[in-house]
Amino acid sequence: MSLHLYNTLTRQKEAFKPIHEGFVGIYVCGPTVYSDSHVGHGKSYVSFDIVVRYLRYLGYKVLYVQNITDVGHLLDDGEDRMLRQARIEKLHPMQIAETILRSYFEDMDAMGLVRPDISPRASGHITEQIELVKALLDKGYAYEVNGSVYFDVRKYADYGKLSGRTVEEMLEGTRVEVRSEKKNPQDFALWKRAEPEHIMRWPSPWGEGFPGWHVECSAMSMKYLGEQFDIHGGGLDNQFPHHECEIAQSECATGRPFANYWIHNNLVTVNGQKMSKSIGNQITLKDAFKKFDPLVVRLFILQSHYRSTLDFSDEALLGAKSGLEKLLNTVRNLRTEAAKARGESRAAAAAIDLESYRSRFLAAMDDDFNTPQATAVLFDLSREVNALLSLETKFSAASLEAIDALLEDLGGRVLGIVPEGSHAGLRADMKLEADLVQLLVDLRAEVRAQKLWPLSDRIRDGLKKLGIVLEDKKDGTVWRKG
RNA sequence: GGCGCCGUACCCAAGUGGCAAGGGAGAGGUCUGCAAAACCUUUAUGCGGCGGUUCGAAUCCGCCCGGCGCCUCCA
Repeated sequence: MSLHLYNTLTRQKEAFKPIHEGFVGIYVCGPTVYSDSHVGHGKSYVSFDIVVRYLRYLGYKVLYVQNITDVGHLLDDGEDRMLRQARIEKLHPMQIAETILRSYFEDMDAMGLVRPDISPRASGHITEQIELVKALLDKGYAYEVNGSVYFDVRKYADYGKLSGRTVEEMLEGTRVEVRSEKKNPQDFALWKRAEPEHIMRWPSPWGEGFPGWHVECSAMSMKYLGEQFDIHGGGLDNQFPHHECEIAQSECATGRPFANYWIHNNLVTVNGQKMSKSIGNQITLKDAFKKFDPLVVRLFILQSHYRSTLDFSDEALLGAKSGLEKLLNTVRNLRTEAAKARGESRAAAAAIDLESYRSRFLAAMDDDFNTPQATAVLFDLSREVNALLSLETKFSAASLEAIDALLEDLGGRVLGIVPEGSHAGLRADMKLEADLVQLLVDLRAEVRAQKLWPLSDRIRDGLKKLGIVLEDKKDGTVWRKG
């Protein structure tokens, strides 16, 4: 089995074959930075984080580009999204962009996402976008009207190939078009004339203006990944019109295919309904993190497939929370036991068929990144490890470390939910905390030896309130943060 | 109206022709001073409904019911 992924362009799973052997160029539509990220962004970017991580795990050298939209994204009424937010907050649009960008990375970092290799900003690539528009005008795919430039969808026969529609079909469902500058209602803006009050404006061959939303992704993806590249990703809701327009612009400008594989993640719902601006049911990641650890949110997302919708509820998140604890408990106990084993000479090897777990895991991931099945494999392994650890047998350090290495490899490197084993970097204040807890644990051990249960329980209950969980095992008490 | 998706246990969620993964919750048990954790057993003869194809269907086909998405800002 090799990696197969579902390509929206062909509507089927295809074997993945990169343009250049050993190298993958991937572009993912990033956020428009005007307000804090919500859980939907979380699902989307966690999904592509997995794609990137897995490709790297398979040995590909991956160049991961994800744009930052800070201009050109217009609302219904034609006002720029960034400008409107700036007006509401009485700040410069670039202040908003900067603040939200930091907030975005903060949230993504918290969930353990690998950062994109390049995060190009639309406002920083105006020149490239103008060049693209010029090329389209030169080739006759676009036309200028009153300082604005539009793409003429009638000139591009393949328009609609991604989303599976035709221009004729679209005409039927079209609402009343307000702006009459366009030749056809489906034509979309490549460059817009800036009205006098428009702050974000740049000089161009057609006068002062700003780029259309779709142009940035074409210009920036091709700048960093080449005219034709491997994978383009984004949310299902951007399939049309955004990605359709990207394809039209790019392929017409260069005369060659744009992205080979299109990957779209499905959306997050709340009570069965899409989380969206207009419905007003969005849950920001920062709010979610107040209730649940970011890694819980991450596991929750991974426990459903990226092409399925995911219904967000506290009850479901609580399930993921317990699941993560179970998995991390196993890892913790395994490492504790391995550490003990290192000081002793133990002969018994923990007989677990690690290769079978690895191959089951890889088979799941190869099948269009089936993370629900992959995580199920980890839970199966977790159960077998727990069973072994509860036996009287003392296993050798080497065999325990081999299990830990696999868990770290699959659960850590690929899925990003198992922390690295080396806790070498304990901070000074954490060290103090650990020492204090250990002191209490030792005192309690003496109290327990004297069977002073009420006092013993007071210590345990008191620590519990402070978020420290004590577990009395056969050979001593262990503690962890709950 | 056009195009498309989904409906699997109490909750979340895999599975697209061959005995229904996994997580959570529940029940019983083992261990334990108690608790926690863990382990074992258990929880859908059943996959929205009705037909059809097939030796065999959650999986393929048809119809019906219910929910949702895109066509307009959205990840």
